[in-house]
Amino acid sequence: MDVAVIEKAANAIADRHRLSIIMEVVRKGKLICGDVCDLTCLSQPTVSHHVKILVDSGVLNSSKNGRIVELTINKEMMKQLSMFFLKLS
Amino acid sequence: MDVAVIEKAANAIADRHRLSIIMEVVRKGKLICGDVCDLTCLSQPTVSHHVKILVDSGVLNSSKNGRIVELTINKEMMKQLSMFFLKLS
DNA sequence: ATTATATATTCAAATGTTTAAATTAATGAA
DNA sequence: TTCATTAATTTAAACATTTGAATATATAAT
Repeated sequence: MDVAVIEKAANAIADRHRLSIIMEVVRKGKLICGDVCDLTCLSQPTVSHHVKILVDSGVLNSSKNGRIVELTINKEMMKQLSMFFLKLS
Repeated sequence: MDVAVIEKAANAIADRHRLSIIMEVVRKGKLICGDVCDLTCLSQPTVSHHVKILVDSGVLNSSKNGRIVELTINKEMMKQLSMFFLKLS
């Protein structure tokens, strides 16, 4: 496990809005970008920026269905994070 | 588990220098602030700043022995983080 | 083709973080 | 008490992030 991966994931998680996106994705199973605007009360460009950070870091997966981008949790990344912190405990 | 705690811990971890402090603390069992200057090649005030973030977030424990501040990992926090990400996976 | 919808990009302002020089505070040793 | 050592604080500069208005791109529907 590369610490650079952990650093990037931690950075993605270390934001109030991004963390609520993550929690809602997990709660609902999936989420589309449009719903994130309502969820966070942020503008569409700002949401797009935060979603990019979450996807680029590997925390969320995205798949495009026509115009719609669907977000899901990257379970493998969550497992890696869980294991990383378990080893530190 | 409060997400604000996770957010603050993630923020503390989301930095190259702070992450190497964490890894070294775990590797050695404990570390004093002075050693962190050598480890990170950062100035003493900068190290003090980073250590403060790590301790305030609950990622590291600190205890003062005379002039010397000893840093150890907060195992309870590591367990909480591990559990949090396990639940998201 | 035209229009509507969903997301991405560019840009600039506001805000926040990182950094070290200078200084201060606290403790220990001579 | 005086001097040396370890860490914390203050301050300002450099740098990075967050934000939304404006715009562009991509796809769907009519």
